[in-house]
Amino acid sequence: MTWLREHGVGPGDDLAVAAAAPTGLGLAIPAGPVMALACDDPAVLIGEIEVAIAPRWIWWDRTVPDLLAAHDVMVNRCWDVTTAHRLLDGGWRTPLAVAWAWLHDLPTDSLPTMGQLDLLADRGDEGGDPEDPVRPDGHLRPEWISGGWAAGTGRMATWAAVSLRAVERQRALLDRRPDPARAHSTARSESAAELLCAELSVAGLPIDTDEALRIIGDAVGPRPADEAQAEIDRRRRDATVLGHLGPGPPVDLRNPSDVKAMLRRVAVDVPDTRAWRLERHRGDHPVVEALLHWRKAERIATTYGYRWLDEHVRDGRLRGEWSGSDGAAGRMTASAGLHNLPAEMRPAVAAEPGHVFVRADLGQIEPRVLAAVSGDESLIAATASADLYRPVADRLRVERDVAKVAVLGAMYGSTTGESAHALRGLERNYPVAMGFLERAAEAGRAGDDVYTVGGRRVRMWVDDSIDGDIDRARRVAASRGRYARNATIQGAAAEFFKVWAILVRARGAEHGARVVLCLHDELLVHAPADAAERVTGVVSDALAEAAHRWSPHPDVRFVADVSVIERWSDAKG
DNA sequence: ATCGTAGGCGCC
DNA sequence: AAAGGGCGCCTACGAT
Repeated sequence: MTWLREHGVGPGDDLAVAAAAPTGLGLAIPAGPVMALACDDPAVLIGEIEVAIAPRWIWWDRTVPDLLAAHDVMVNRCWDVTTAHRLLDGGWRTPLAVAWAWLHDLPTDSLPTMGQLDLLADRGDEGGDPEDPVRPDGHLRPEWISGGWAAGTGRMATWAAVSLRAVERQRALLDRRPDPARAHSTARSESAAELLCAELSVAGLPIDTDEALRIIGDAVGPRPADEAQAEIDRRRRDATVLGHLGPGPPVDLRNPSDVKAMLRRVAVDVPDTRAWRLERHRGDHPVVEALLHWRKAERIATTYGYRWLDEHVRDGRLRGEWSGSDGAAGRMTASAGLHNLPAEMRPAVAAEPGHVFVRADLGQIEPRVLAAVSGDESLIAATASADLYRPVADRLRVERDVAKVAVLGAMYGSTTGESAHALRGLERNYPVAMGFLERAAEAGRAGDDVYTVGGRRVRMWVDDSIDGDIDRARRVAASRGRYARNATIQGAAAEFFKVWAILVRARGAEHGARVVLCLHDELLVHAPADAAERVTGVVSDALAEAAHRWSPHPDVRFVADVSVIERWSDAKG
C-alpha cells in the first residue's frame, strides 16, 4: 500500500496485477517499477488495495476475476486484455498468444498450439532470456502463457508489467475508432461484465431442487433405475404418439426424416417438422398434437432431466460457464441451460429463505436502441411512450401489431409478407433509422465488417465456395446483409444491457444484492427480503444511469419492468 | 471409433 | 403475423 502511495497511484489509475493462490501477486504501474508480493491470500490483498486506492485493475484474462470470485472479493474498475481484444478484432475466444501477436502485427501462422508446445516452444527463442516473457521475435513465450507466469512472485510482477504494454497498444487502436471515447468506455464496461461473469459462474442460480425433481417427474416419470428402465420409459413415451398411427413401417421419432414420412402418411405434408410449422396442422390429425406434446417431454427428458440436475445443480445452485460476449455481436453466453431454461422449469428457480428476486426486464429494447444509435428524431419521440409501437402505428396508420412486425422485420432483415407494406411506411416516416439499418445491411452484403456504436468489430465472413454460382452468391450476400443489420442493433443492445448489469452489480453490493442471471434484456437479482425495496430502487436508478452513460442521444427513453418475486415463474409474461 | 454437420428446440 | 438474428444442447447420420 505504501508502495502504491509513494508512486502516487490513486482512484482510477492503472494498476496491473497478476496473481495466483496461494503464491502471491505481482503489481505494476505504467512507466514505473514492479512489485512482487508473497502472500497466501492474494485475493484478499487485492480487495484491500481496492478499498484503499480504488485503481483501475489491469489483467490479461479471466485468471484474476476467477480468483476474486472464488474468494468473494469485490473490485470494480478494470481492463481485461482479452476482452478488449474481442472488441477490437471481433471473433471469439482468441488465445492470448494470438491477441498479443495481433496487437504487434506479428505473423500468427507459426504460433505453437498447446499440443505442440514441447515441440515448438523454443522456436525463435535463440539467444532469448527465458526470464523475459517476450521472445526475441516479439511473440509471448508460450511457457509463460501456459502457467510459467505464476512461477514465483517476481515473474508475476513482470507478467503484470507486460499486460500494461498490451493495454497501451489497445488504447492507441481504440483511439482510431470513429468515436474513441465511446470505444474506451465500452472496453471498460465489457471488462467489468467479464468480472460479473466470473461471479455468476461461481455463485450460480438459486434452485429449489425438490421442485425441479417434481417438474421432471411430471414430464417423464420417476428416475429410471438403470439403462434398461430408461429404455422402457422412452418406449412408453413414444407410444403416446405412435399409438395414433395405423399399421406401417416403424417410425423413429428422434429422426426428423422419419417424422416427416410419418406425417405424410396422415396427409400432413411439411418441408420440415419444426414446431411453429406444425402448429397450423394441429387440427389435421391427432398425431400432430401428440407429437408436439411428446417433443416438450422429450426436451425435459434429454436436456433438462435428471442428468442435467445431477451435472449442473449442486447445493441448490445451477452453475454454468458465463462468457461476457459471444462471437457475433457481443451478447453474453451461458452454458448448463441457463439461457434456455424452458418455461416449465422456471418454478424451480426460487429465492433462498429470507431472500427474494428482484427481476427486471427492459421493454422493447431493440427499437429504443435503434432510436439511440441512429438518432432518428421521430423514432426518439416515439420512445417517450411506454409502448413504442403505439405512436409508430398511429403515424403509419396501421394496426399496432403490424407496426411491431414491420419494425422488428426492419431490424432482422425480413422484408416479405404482411409487413412489406408497413415497411415502406417506415422508410417514409423514419428515414434516418431505416437509412442506418440499410447502410449496415449494404456493408454486410458487400462483405465488409460492421461496427457497433460502442466500437465492437463484427466480422463478416467470406464464402469462397460461391465460385460463379449467382444464386448462391445472392443468398450469401442477403444473409450477410441480415446479419449485419441485426448485429448493429443486437450488439448495441448488448452493450447497453451490460452497462446496466454492472451498475446493478456495483450499486447493489452494499445491500447484499447479487446479480444471479443475465438474459439479454432481463436481470435476476438475489437480495435479502428486507432490502427488496432498496434493491428495486437500485435497479431502476442503474437503468437511468446506464442510459445516461451509454446512450448516444440523451432524449431516448428506456423502460424496465421491475418486480419483487420469490420464484422466477411469478414474473408476469 | 471419432469427428463435424444438420435438423430440431429451448430461450432472448 | 411471419418465419428473421444470436446462443447452447440434444439426436442422428455420414464422413474420416
